Amino acid sequence: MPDSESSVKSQRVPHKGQQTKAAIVDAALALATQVGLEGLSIGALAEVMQMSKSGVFAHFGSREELQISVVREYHNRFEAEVFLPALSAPRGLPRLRALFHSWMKRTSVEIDSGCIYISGAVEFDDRPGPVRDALASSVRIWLEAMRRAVIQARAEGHLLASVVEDQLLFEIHGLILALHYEARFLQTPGSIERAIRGFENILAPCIVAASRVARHTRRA
Amino acid sequence: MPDSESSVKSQRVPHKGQQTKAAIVDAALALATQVGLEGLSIGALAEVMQMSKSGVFAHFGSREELQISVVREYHNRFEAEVFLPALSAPRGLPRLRALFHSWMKRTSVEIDSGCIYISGAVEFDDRPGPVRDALASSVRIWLEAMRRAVIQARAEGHLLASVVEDQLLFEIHGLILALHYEARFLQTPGSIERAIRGFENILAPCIVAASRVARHTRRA
DNA sequence: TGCAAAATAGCACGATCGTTCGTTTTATTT
DNA sequence: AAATAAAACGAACGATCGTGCTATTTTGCA
Repeated sequence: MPDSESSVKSQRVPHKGQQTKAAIVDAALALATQVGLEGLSIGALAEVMQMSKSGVFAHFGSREELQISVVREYHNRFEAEVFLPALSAPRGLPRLRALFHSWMKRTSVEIDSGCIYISGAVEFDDRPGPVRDALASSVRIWLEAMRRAVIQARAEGHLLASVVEDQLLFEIHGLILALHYEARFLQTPGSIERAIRGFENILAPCIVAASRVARHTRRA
Repeated sequence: MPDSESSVKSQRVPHKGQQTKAAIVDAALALATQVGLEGLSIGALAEVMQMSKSGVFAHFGSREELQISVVREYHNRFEAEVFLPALSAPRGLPRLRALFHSWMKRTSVEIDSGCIYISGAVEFDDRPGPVRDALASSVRIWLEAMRRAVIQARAEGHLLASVVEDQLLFEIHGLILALHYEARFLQTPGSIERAIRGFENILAPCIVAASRVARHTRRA
């Protein structure tokens, strides 16, 4: 007999409450990617779920807790859908490229809804509190993963030893943000191609034995 | 005698309504840079102005019109405080640099409040309507001005003839967005320096007779 | 100075917000 | 099947939202 923390069955199979809570968070995330974390309301969420407001509310205890749950859910999905798949690429430059392309997809192409790491940053950059903290910590974990990828690429000898990872990362992050801005808001055609091109432009002088062709150029 | 479009005095000296309207828009802009265009509420605005809600409301007729007025005001300030001062720099590369630095300041340093061209883009990328249109058109005008600066720099012979202005602009825009993100939201120290460095990195291979030093590098 | 017009205030409306509370329904366990 | 715990509901709360209306005050001009 296993030690007594309720029955085994009630441990494995989640109680109904947790199932519906997961479903609520699911819907909340979908909603938040459209109207933002600030625009997310319990009333609208209840309607989507075909539940009462108080029924939804009871799962979280506060709107803030709901928002944090959404951030956590997004974090998990980001890890599962952006980070992990790219790990199948070999260490170093190939993996860095895979990560970037995966990130790009998530930002613009894959889904028509926005990235809450980007929208949330704008909504909460002036608003301290637990939601901002959760958001920032998730983003930092992801950026840190990207940083490790750069360092690995350098260690593998794919990038010059002189490459400063923070500078490289900053510029890459900028490409993602520009892609999000121009593709989603301005709806500029060709944004994805420009982001890809920008990535290669940034990388070019960092690559060992890089060819010295001029970049930003019509034929190159 | 000047031609008859009401009295000269009533043309020159604005009636009190227009003065207070200007003051309201002023306060509204200050408020919007903190809570966003969506977060801007007439009630809060009235409190700041020490006026009644309806008194404030009457000047605009709708919240949407208020938001559009704020966008227009920001457009004017952006032109006066970011664009025009940079025109004193000589055409070509110096002016392009001046524009970028001016833009950077507006984005991160000068004011502790956010840029509504950035926050607005995130708030309205999924929300079609007049506010989004006003926002997008202002942004496009500014990006177009930057584009002209790049083209001029190329025409002056400061940049290689092969430079594609749209690609260059996309990457520069990314630097501004990354600066806004990392400085304001993540509060990463050294973001400004990285943006400046990024700008030079992007420019380096575009400059005529550019030195072939590796970039992203510890000593360069 | 008086009068018309413009500007502001006051009040109320329907809606929606997050939240609380007591009740009822549903799940789980004994 | 009865007993117990968990989950969902329904109604109401005070607040705030944008927006109409109607007075009242203030302003600018004759």
